[in-house]
Amino acid sequence: MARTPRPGLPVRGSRTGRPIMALMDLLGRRWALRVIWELRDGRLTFRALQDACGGVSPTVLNERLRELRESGLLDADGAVGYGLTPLGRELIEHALPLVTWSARWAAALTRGRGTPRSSR
Amino acid sequence: MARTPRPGLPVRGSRTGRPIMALMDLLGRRWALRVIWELRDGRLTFRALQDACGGVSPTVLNERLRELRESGLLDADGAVGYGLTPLGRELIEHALPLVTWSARWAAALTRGRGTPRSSR
DNA sequence: CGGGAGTGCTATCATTTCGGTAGCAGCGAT
DNA sequence: ATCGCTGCTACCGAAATGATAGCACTCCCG
Repeated sequence: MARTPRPGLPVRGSRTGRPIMALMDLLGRRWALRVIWELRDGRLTFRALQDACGGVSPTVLNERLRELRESGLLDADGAVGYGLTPLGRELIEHALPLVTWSARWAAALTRGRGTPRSSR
Repeated sequence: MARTPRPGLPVRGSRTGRPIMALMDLLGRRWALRVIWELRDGRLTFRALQDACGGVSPTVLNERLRELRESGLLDADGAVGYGLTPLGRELIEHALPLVTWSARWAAALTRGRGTPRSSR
């Protein structure tokens, strides 16, 4: 089982320990960003979260939840399931520009069909 | 071999085709964000890029480069190697808040040792 | 008591992705 | 023609992920 990436320590693909590298490693793992995204409107139970993520396998979901909790982005409450911590909300705030931009990206890609710029 | 995620089409873990889902799938793959990040200061050759990413295997690097080119974020020039397209630069601009925030996250994590909030 | 339905979570195994090494083909300069 | 650089492919073992089944626990209702 993989270790939860932490700023200040080496992570997959980088030994510098720079926070952004740890963050990339953490959020780059499958379903990590998606889980956070699905919790943006409130708490969800394990199974509700699983459904929201299109039926992700419980193995991986549980592993991501553990990592994200260890990273201070999520918390768990036996009764109400999982939710974002204040830190997790901050992350979403700072990631929102990307959501907006993705629409521009989609438009550019759609318009750009037929002129696939140089590829050697 | 996996298909390059495109807005408007189903991607891994989501059939909605929403741009943000395609973007998450694309950038969530190993080394994708890192490759873009390493090109922030100018063009790099294949091997220079490989070194910058801490010796990523050429197999994966080549696959990421192909995906990112197909996504309009990177371009390739036989002489000067790989570089960001205007679209790729836009992505970096919109991702910069995350880089800044990652320092805050690191600080919060370091301070927070010893009070690991509820985990069931 | 005794289902039944909800909770979080584990076990198992196939599939996919990634990592690490070696090496090829092309090109320009020496 | 040999060197050094370029991008890139083949191969195979390791690691991550996907899919399914099912367990332990709690609460509630009869």
